[in-house]
Amino acid sequence: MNTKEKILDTSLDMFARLGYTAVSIRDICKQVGIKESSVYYHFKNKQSILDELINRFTTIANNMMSQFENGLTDGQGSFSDGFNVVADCFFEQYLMDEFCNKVMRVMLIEQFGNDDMRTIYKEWLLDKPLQIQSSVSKALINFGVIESGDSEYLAVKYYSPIYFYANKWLFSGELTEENKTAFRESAYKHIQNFFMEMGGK
Amino acid sequence: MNTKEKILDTSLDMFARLGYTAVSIRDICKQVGIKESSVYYHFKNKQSILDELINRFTTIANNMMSQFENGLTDGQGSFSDGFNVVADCFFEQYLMDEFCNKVMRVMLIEQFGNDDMRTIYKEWLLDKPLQIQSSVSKALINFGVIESGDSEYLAVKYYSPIYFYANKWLFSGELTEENKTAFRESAYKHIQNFFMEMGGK
Amino acid sequence: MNTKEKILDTSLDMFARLGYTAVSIRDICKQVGIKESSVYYHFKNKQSILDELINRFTTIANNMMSQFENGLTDGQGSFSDGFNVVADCFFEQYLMDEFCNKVMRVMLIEQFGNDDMRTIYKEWLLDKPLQIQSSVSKALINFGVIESGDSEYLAVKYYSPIYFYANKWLFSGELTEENKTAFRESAYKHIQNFFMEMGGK
Amino acid sequence: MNTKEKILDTSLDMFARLGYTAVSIRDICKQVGIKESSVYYHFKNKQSILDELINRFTTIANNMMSQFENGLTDGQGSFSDGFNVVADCFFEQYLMDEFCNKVMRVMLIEQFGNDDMRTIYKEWLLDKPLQIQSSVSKALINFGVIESGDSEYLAVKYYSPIYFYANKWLFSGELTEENKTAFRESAYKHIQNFFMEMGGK
DNA sequence: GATGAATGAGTGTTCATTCAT
DNA sequence: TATGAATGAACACTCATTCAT
Repeated sequence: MNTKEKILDTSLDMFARLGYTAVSIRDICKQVGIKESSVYYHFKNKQSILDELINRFTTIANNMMSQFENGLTDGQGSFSDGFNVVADCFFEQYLMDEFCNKVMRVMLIEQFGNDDMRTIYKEWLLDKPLQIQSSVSKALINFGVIESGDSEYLAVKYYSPIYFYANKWLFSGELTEENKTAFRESAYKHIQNFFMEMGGK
Repeated sequence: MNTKEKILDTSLDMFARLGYTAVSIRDICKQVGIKESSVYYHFKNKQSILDELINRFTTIANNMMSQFENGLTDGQGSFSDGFNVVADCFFEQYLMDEFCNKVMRVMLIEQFGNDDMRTIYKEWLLDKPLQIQSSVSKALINFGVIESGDSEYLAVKYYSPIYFYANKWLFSGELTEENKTAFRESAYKHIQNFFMEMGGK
Repeated sequence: MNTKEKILDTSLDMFARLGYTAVSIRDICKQVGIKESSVYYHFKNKQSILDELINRFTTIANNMMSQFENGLTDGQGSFSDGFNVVADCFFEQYLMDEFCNKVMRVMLIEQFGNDDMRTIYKEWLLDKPLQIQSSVSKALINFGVIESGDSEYLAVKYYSPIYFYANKWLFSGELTEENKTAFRESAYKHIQNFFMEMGGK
Repeated sequence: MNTKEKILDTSLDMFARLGYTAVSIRDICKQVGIKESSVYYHFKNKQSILDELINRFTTIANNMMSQFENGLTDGQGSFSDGFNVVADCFFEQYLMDEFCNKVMRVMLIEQFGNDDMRTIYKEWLLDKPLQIQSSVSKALINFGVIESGDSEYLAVKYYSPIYFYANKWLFSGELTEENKTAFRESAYKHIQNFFMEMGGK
């Protein structure tokens, strides 16, 4: 891993734990093993380290979204199809992906007092996830897997426990295997339950 | 309002928007209209401004808790009783109370990188609320208003949409009347729906 | 003891341990049990607390000097006369007097970086003591108790061990009874020895 | 001289005149001609400037001690040998060495209210010098140059005038050539006198 | 006599950044 | 590529002092 990557890697790691503003260039450099002035060869300033991380995140996240939508339309609309796509794309490749999880933690921390960050936080941690769940529900409704209804409230009923569990297990403390397992169990149980109640088979 | 109260008021306002660390004594003083050194007549240091705010919050929050529990045992266990107590104590006097809401925002922001703050954040924004909902559910189960079941999951099903709506409408952006109304509508609808589905009358 | 005396007393105590500059008005007031602004009713400013202490010291010290000279001329010039006067006036009432000792410690500490203090330090801790010893020697020479010689070097030979012992036992650490005893023993032994060597009877 | 050395040099100079605490980073920087923040490139904090000076001092002082002991054992135990070693090592290279003298002044000033400083002050300005004189006396006694006796009092008799002269000429006011000359004359005269009286040849 | 409230000047220190090498 | 050296702006905080009450 070259120096630029090391800086990005270390920065993300520290940002995700303490927040962007709480971590100084000094802190990062001490960890990476370079002098502070060296950072400015690779990056215009501190902000652009964060920008680079956010850019990489949005690329990955957009890929995930495409893959998700493809997965959804490719399936025959069965419950297990929808479930698998959500679990694989949204859970494994997004919420629990080491890189994505860290970037989202930064967003979570820095959304306050940083307007740009709040915008992308809302986009990627509130709106997009809800939209994902919404499109799953709609797909399943279209295919008659679940009964129709107030689709917005349906999405909330479906998503909010996941949001709750994610905050509890994936964005609080370390992202350990134990926490990931705890999240999977809770979330999977909820999803099954949800579809059972909704009349799914 | 005397200077000490002005400092507390202004500090809370700024802390709630930008976080404790991001707000400097300079910032506060500029807003209050005093010189920086004057702060140290009223407070030992920056931290003790926050401490005072937290203390006041815990007093209020504990009062709310007592009132809540009294309200719950006083009622006859009807749906509207439980609902009213939750709505009045937990929603109006706690989540949407101007002072409490601001203090909780500070906790929300400063939980990262501040161990003490994380502790009280967990207590007052995660554990206590869940415990409140849990005791409402239990009360209603005991009185036969709703059917029994996996009480933990029940509590999550009940609380997580509220948690989601609170994050969306009450702890993001300004606490405007519009946002409060939006929260009330969403939350009340959810509660009614929840009890309807659970078999409540 | 009224407030003014309490301030003087406490100030001297703290000045003698840590130095004038190192002790703040805050520190003194905390100890005395008054508010900082109250000091300025009794004293013009911080400096004038010290001035008052120095004034009282010089009065006492000058008294000691008069008493010393009287004692010297009243005696018949015997060794024990000279010894007793020195021991009583210079040792007991001056070097080991609680008040004087503390003021001299302040001088000792504050002589650096404070020209006025250095002047009175030199006067009262170097010149005057040496002059005292010098006049003792001269008196004893005049009365034939000891042999004449280079009176300046004689005074140094006589005084410097006392100066050394005083620094070691009376101006370093606390002025305990143990330290005072240790000083007396060393100093008395030296004086006896000195006069023995000088041919005294 | 590079900036770091300039800072050390200027700091020592000011510390020796006014004391460590009385000199601010601002003062030093104004003198050196740099901005305050620049100091923190070369030193972790204010204390570590002093630490560096103390470290250099102890190295030099320890060297002096070794050289002194070697000089003492190399000589044939004649008076002039002992005298020369003391004069050269202890007087010239230690008490009157510009650097060492300044550091000792800092110790002298800062011993009050700074426990660490008091420790090293005691070591290097009280214990070590007395120990040096003691070993000279012992060496000369062993070689029969002077008569034996109460070795502790002997050391005090020998050392205390030097201590007195040093305080008067070397650690009070500026360390000018005049003062150094005055010290040498007084001290040398004392030493010769002392050994004459002790029966030395 | 005493104090509540305020303040200007100063303290040591951190930070992101620049620039010549 | 990397760094040695420097800096302006900001930071929380302390201090002696003033003055109306």
